[in-house]
Amino acid sequence: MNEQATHVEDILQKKGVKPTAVRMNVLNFLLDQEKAVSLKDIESVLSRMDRSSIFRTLKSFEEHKLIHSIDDGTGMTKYAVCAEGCNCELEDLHYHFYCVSCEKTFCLMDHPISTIELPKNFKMIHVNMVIKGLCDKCNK
Amino acid sequence: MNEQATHVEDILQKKGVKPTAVRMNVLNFLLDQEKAVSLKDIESVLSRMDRSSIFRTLKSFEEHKLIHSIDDGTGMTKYAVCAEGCNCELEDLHYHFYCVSCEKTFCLMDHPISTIELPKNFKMIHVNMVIKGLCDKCNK
DNA sequence: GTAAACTTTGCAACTGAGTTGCATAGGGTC
DNA sequence: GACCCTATGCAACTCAGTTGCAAAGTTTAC
Repeated sequence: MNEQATHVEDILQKKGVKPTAVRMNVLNFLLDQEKAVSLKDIESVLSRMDRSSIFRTLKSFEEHKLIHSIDDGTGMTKYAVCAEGCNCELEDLHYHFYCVSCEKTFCLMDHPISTIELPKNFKMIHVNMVIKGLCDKCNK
Repeated sequence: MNEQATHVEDILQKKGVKPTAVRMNVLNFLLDQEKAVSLKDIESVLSRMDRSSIFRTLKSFEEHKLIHSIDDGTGMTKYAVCAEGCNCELEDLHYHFYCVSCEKTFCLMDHPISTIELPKNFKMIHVNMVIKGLCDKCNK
């Protein structure tokens, strides 16, 4: 087993997910990405694996707070690995950026969500913040 | 023709949409709402009208900036009438609030989106900002 | 006023993401 | 090795959204 494999195995163990072949492959792929990916993206790369297995893997990862999902308005849920120490609590939430040109979805980790004023007695539990536009590479 | 009917007809005319029966009914219904509604919501109330006609009506309203759509993460696009003078430009964008208890989606018109700092050379074109939580009526 | 041209509507069928049921395969335990 | 539980693969289904097409309605041209 190579180093990367050991690494994903460790991560899964730590998060309380049994490290199976499918799970290690999916996590490995997710860790390689610099953008958020869809089930379809994963499916097309890990083509020997079944869609529903990948689907259930993603659901399980999400429950165990290994990844978070983003509804970027494309009709396909995107997934991205959570940052180190993330608990998917309010303070871990961040903006996502969808580039309408290259169609990539990014986590804007360095730009925390400013306090949002809510009407009286409204309580925030979660947010889905997506900014659409042009990324640095496409904004020419 | 009653006063309300004349009113919606005027609005449609002003926005460059030919006022047909379906369109007037849909707009009438939308104006009555204090929350954003889905195609299904409209369909179930205006049941004598066809789903695809309502669908095309909503698309047309959106193109003509009469309404805006919200992806609140429920899997059903919601629609709400734009405020007076709205051009659906960046300065018209606002947060939306989805109550996980009563499942209503609101426009938070009085709480404008604060300037969002983006990474260098990223350009914002549009946003879909949804806050999930409990509304004042459900937060007991 | 009527015919032609265009638009809107209703119906049915399709698409595609997500989801579920079920049987088989895999891994661990006794 | 028998048993049990979980994970996986396959197929089928759900459901929102969307499209093609023909009929109905409206506008325009003559």
